[in-house]
Order: sequence, then structure tokens, then C-alpha cells
Amino acid sequence: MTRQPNPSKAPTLTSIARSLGLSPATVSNVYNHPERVSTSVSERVLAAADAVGYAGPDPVARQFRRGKSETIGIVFTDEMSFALRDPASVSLLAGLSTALQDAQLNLLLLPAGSPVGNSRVSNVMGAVVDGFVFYSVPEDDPHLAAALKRRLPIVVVDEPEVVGDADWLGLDDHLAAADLGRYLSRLGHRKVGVITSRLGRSRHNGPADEEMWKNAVYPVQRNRIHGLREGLFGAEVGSIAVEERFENSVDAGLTALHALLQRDPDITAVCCFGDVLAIGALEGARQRGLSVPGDLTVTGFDDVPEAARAGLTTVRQPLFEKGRIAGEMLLSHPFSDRPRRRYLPTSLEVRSTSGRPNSNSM
Amino acid sequence: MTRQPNPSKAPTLTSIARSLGLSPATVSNVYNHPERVSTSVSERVLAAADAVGYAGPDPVARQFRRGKSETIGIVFTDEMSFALRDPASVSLLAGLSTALQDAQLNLLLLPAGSPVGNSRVSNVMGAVVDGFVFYSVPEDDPHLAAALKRRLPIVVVDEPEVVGDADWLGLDDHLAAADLGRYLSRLGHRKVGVITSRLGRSRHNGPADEEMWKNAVYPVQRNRIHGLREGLFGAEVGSIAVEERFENSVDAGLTALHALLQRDPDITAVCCFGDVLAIGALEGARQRGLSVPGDLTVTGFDDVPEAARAGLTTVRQPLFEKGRIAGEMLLSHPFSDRPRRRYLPTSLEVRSTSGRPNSNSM
DNA sequence: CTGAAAGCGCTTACAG
DNA sequence: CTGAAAGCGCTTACAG
Repeated sequence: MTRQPNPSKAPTLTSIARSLGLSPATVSNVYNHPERVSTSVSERVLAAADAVGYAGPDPVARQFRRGKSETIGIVFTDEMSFALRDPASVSLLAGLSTALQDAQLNLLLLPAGSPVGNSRVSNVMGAVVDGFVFYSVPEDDPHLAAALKRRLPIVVVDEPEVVGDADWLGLDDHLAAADLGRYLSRLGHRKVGVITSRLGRSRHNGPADEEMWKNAVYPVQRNRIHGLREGLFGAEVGSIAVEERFENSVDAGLTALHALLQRDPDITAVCCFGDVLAIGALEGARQRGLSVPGDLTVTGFDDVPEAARAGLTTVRQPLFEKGRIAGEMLLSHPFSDRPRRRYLPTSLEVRSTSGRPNSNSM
Repeated sequence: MTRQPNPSKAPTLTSIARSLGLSPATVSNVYNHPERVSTSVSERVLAAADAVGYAGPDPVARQFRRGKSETIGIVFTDEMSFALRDPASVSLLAGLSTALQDAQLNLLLLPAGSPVGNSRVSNVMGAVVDGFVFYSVPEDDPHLAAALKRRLPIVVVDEPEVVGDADWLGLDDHLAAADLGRYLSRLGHRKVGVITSRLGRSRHNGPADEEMWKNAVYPVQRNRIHGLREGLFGAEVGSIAVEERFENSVDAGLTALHALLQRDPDITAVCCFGDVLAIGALEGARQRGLSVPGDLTVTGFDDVPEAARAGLTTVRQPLFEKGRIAGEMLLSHPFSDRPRRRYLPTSLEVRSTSGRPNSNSM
């Protein structure tokens, strides 16, 4: 006896076979290829199984034997509960789950918290999956490196931008932000603030100077800041006040708005790199007695369902579709080909939180 | 050769061992018990593994050998993408994931769509998990029956109310709804409408008469209607107009509100059995030019994050906690004991969508 | 510190 | 339609 579990009590396919004087192969066929077995034998087997409480072939053993897990793992930057608090990543998850469900695959949620202190770099190494989706992890993420080693199909969503053999799916964040910048510029905004989620690995909340965002390990945020500035100022020089928050939450958006306006009261527009942050910023503006968009323009990113209800002007991206397409890319993964890159379109949804700046603040 | 995958190409623990003149046991120890192996051997093994692209012991084989999957499955009523569109179930999921992460377990999302047409009742039978959480599935759900057969720990959240050996976690829905009813009654409401998500298995959208909700396979909704009526009318007779929607969405709440008020224009309060429905109902009231709460009181259930932002009066339940506790109950599952039952508290959060009915509608 | 042996529960060609 | 045989890749006591 070399295995503790199943203290020679629980019935197995073999024990059922033996008790009936059949071969394990036949019992296996009853479950896997009923058409190859006579109905009388089939019935005897099922009855015996029922009698001893055998629920069918052990899933782990079957999976082991077959070499397939029929499961895809998704890895987030963060603790899972953080990812699930963000409606944007939840939409992505919903889209992914739809694609997988169509293909009869299960979805395994893998948190990419800090690596465990063992020899195993991360639970990514031990995850029983046939492929991975990585959602918005930083450059040089150790879990991603570990997954790459396993030579399973991988689709990276958003970031990092380039990853060995993995397929990539994301946005042209530079372009999207530049469009937004041009729109704000046309409205007359010159003093613009940015509220961004984390730029680096450290738990930093506060102003982020140019050096900080140029060195961000999250290229998405980096590209957006660059793009926004280009759209606002073109070839001119012009500075943007950037406020960083490690967490992506309503409360983070709220405190960031206060910090930004305290730092520079002349700001007439605040661009949030996520609708959840923007909803918090709107609340902050309310607290300060600022009318939106009269005194302050606030914009978001993503276009989550609540954005429309809040009247938020935002950069829309097809999050559900993104998840669905990530799933499809994974399912159609062409081994031995060059990695694929796919860009999804964005669009500016102008609603009621953006407008011309007040003349007195110009 | 009896296994197609791995066309005798991919390195295995054994092949590494052989190439180094070591035993598989030693190579295994390098990965699982490094302290039992000399550093020189360890280094040789790791170098050889790296050279041939061996990413460590195959997770499926290890899991098979160990007999544990370190994974918990969660089963929803619906397609996964529906569950993920509802912030209430997402909060639950977040709480569950937190509990599991603390215990180093993974979370597998199992959709409980229509059973597949095979001999296997559902993917629940084949899911590689050490336990299940069932979230709000109907009475006599086939997936739940299948899971029960597997004799793994199970925690049922909300419904069904009683399930063989499974633990149960939920609310006193009757009491919660009765509290709400008493509150509305005190305000002076007599004509009250209900917007509920599905009561039965069939895809029904429309009025639900008393027979329909008394026979609901979702006891939660049944109990809430009973409780609400008791709170409103006590021992008196009094009827409530119930509008059923198969889906739990903003749009469903919106169309249900219109249907309800078209059916009975004298209704002064609408109770929604979910905040998402209530947000839709608020939108419907807006479309009809009704002021809230002046012309119409609207209440929700759950207290999702957006509820507070929308000023929604609602019955709060601790959703994140519910998920976390479900996880803890699963982890502490006492085999051979009586199934446990645990009730979580609810509270009425009075905000700005409820008030006295207009005198002219009384 | 290292190795030989046993075996986890199942499925797959193949032969009869 | 049924069975004998092989083997998936690994880990665990145990002995040396």
C-alpha cells in the first residue's frame, strides 16, 4: 500500500469488475463506450455500482490516463478577490468562460499572488491545465515565466506586450489615449490630470513623476500616458500630473482625485485609466462641491456596465469579446507557428461627464 | 504504446533520472524534498532539467499519485457568464476565493448548464476537485445529485434548503422579507409589487400567480414572497402582484417594472429580489416620468456596491462573507457528522429610494 | 544521501 | 461483445 487515500474501502472500477467476474475493460466501456457493451452487462454493472456507491471512473485517474485535463487556467496580477472586485476583469472572465463552455472546457482561477517560498516557483507550475490565459501581469512576471516553461498554449491579454511564444491580445492603448487627448484638447483643456492604477511592483500611492511612468512595468499604463500627452499637446511640450494608486477601486479613485486637485487646483480634466477609478473620482468631485462637467471633466476607461448609468465619458473596449477571443485563440493555438498578435478596437463614448472647461479656470 | 499524448518526446522525471544515472526517486526528491538531496546532485538534476526543458513533475501524475487535487469546484445555476454578470454572485465568488487562497486551493468554475446528452450526467461527475460549493441551484438539480454521489464535501449556498449530507449556508429569507414588508407597511404602502428572478425551470417572463410561486423550485424566492406578504399584511388578507423574469439583469428589471405598473397602476412600492433588478426598475421609473420615492418606492436585495451609489434602499446580506464562510465550512467539513446549517444576518439599508406613498395614490 | 519496488485507477489498442 | 496486457508519470515508505 503506497497511497494513503482510499483506505482500501472506496470502490474502484476494478473492484466492481472483480465482484461481477468481469474485466475492468468492460466496466470501463460501460461508462465510456456504452454502445460496445451488451445491455444486460451494462445494467448489471450500473446496478452493482449503485449498490456500492460507485459514482463512475475516478476523474483524476481518467485524466491521468488520457493526458488531458479539459481545463484552462487564468492568471491575474493580483489576488483573485481583487480581480473579482473589478467589473472589467469580471467581464473578461465572463467572455472567456463563454468560449470555454462552448468547447466543454472548465476554467480554473489561479491567483498570482506573491510566489510561495518553496522550490516550486508558483502554483502555475502545478496547475492541472491544458493552457493558460494571463491577464495583465507585469513585465518579467515569475508566474508567466513558469508557465512558459511548461510549453502549454498561452494567451497573454494586454500585458506584457511581448512574451516568447505566447499569443497576445490587447488594445492599441497609445492610440486610444491619444484619441482621448485630442478630444480633450479640442474642448479646450490644457491642465489635465491622470489617475492610474499601479505602475510598478511596489505598493506606491501618490504622485508619479515622468521617470516613474517611463519605467513602469505595466506597459499599458505607460502607453496610455504617452498617448494622452501626444493627443493633448502634439509636438508641443506639456506636462500631465499623474497620480498613482496601487489598488484599482472606487475609494482609490476618490482619494486620488483629492490629491490631484490639491496638488494642482487648476486642473480642468481628470482622465482615469479605469471606470472604477473614475466613479470614485466623480464621488470626489461631488465631495469638493465641483460640478461635472462644469467645473471638472472626468473620463474613464473600459466602459463597464455602470459607466453608462453614471453618464461617464469613457474609452470603450470590448471586454467580454476580449475574453471570448482569448479563449478562441487558446483553443486554436497553432503550435510551431509564430506567436499571433491581435488588436481590438476602442472607441470614445462621450457622455455627460466631459465638456468645455469653465472660462474662469482657463 | 497506449497513450497518444507525449509522443515519447517530452522529458519525464524518469527520463531525466536515467540520463543522469540516478533513480526516479532521487529526482522526485529534488523537486519535492530538496533537503533530502545533496546540493551537488540537486544542481545536476536541475541543470539537466533545464537543458531538456523539463518544467518539473507532471501535475496530473502528481495529483493522481497523491489522490488530492487541491481544487474546489463551484457550481452555479446558470451558464457561467450569467453568474459573472451578476455582481452578487461575483462578490460571493470573491469571498470564496479568498478563503481558498488562504488554504492554497484553486477554484474551478463549473457551469451547470443543461446536462450533456451522454451517460455522464454532467461535468460535475468528471470534475477534478476535492469538494463542491453549490450556489443557488434549484431543488432536485441533477448536478447536485451527481455531486452527492461522489461523496465529496459539499456546501450548498442558499438553495436548495435541505440536501442529504451537504452543509448549508444561507439567509432567513422569510424573516428578511418580512422586515422589509413591515417597513413598507409602516410607511403606508398597501399596493406592493414584486420583481423576482426565476421561480421555475421554464423560461418564463411575465406575471406569476400564487400557484406558480407556491410551487417554485427556488425556495429563496418562495420564502421571500411569503415573508413579504406577512410583513405587509400580518394576518389580514392582501395580495401582491408578482412579476417573474428568467434572467437577473438590469434590462429584466426595467421591463418588469413596466409590466407591473401597466398591470396595476396603483402600485406604490416595488420590491426587487436583487439589486440588479432594482437598478433596472429605477431606470424604468425614470422612463415613465415617476419620481422616486415620491411617486414610487423601489427596493432591492443584496446591497451590491452599486446599490449605495444609486441610493437604493435594499436588504443587505454579507455576500463576500458568505463566500468566505462557504469556503471555510468546506475546509472544515466533518465527515460522518450531521450536516451543518448556518444562517447569515441581513439588515434593511434605508436609503433614498423609499418613502411614504403620495397621498393621491393612497 | 540514494535506490528498488510497488502501485495509484484507469483506458486503449488488440486479439479472440 | 468481452478480456488480457501494457502502461500513463509519479511518490512513498523502506532498506541500505
